[in-house]
Amino acid sequence: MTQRKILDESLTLFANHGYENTTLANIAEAVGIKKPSLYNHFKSKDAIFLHVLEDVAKREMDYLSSQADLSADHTIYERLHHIYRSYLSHMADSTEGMFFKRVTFFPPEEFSEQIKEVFLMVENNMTDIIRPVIEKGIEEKVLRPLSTDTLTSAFYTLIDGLFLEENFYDKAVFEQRQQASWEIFWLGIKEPELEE
Amino acid sequence: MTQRKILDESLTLFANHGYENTTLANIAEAVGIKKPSLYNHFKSKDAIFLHVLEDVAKREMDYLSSQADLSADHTIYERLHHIYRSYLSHMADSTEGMFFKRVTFFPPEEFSEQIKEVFLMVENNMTDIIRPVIEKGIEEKVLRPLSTDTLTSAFYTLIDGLFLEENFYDKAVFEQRQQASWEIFWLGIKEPELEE
DNA sequence: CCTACCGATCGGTAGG
DNA sequence: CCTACCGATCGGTAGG
Repeated sequence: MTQRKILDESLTLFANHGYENTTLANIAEAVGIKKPSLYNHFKSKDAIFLHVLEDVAKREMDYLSSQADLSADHTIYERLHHIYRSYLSHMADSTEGMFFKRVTFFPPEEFSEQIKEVFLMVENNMTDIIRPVIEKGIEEKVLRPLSTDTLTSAFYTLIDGLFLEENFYDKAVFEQRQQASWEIFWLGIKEPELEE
Repeated sequence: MTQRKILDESLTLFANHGYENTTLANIAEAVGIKKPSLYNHFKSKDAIFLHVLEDVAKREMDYLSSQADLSADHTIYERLHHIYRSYLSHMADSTEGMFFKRVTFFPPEEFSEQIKEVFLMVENNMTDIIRPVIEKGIEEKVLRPLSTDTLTSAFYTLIDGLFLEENFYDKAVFEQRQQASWEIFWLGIKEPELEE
């Protein structure tokens, strides 16, 4: 179906070059049709973007949820670490992740409201996943008795920092930075008397 | 001097709207001249951008250095915290900070090399500032005996995370997140036996 | 799904 | 520093 292909190719182009640097001619060429034919499927460039955005939001949340379920019967450390790792590798390697990073960090101005909404939706989805893990960790005295808000906030800052850094460093440096950051984070949240 | 005004107005426009969304007509209007008159001062739009980039790099590094000197006779905690706070408030409030964030995160493709260079230069500058503080902290047994690389990496991830988040949250939420992240970071790096 | 075309706007130039 | 203008390209439309 051509409509599907338009959305897929647009996602790739928006992810790699941004909305403003992607022209309808670029999209048409990637799809293998002429520019005016795009208007048989979408009424404007804006409409294509908003469809892509909606698709990505849905897929991001499905992905996060599926990853959370995977580690349900492991230790607190393993569960948090798994969420952390899978989120990062997703953001680093997938086209959806690149698109999401690009539009959330510096959104095309005309869409900034919708994009903010999507960002907060994905974040709430993430909170629903990690909050029970953190609460269980405090209850079992694996984590320090800090407020859940403090712990989730610090977790977000951790992944947001790496989410950004993934753009600047080669794989080796990024991997090193990612391990170091996790190590300090874990030392900061775990109950200090705890043996590992 | 008109040249100075062109650079200042361009910085503001690039910071707020990005390179691709700023036209020479926008710049000329902000300066109060007509578009072709810009060519008496710069030979192209690219040249204006590169001059702005160079200016910002210089000012960023001067700013960081001046902040580091300020807290030389304080405790390790105070020194690290001061660097952390002043860097963040600078990034959040200044036009230079916004420009720096925009171009480093998703650089205009034709300048990605020069921008990466500038980013790494500023980062090296930051490393020169925090490394001696961290080394002294380990030596004095205020910080855990981890490798300096691990500690600086985690510090960067912390500030990069907040650097990104500053875009999404209102002042109050950001302030809360920033305090929570610092708290966990400090718990992660400080020598656990230490009384505060 | 195409060819042909639109008005607007882009960075940049000629010439004074 | 300006007016007048350039070729190229943008998103989008007419008409089949």
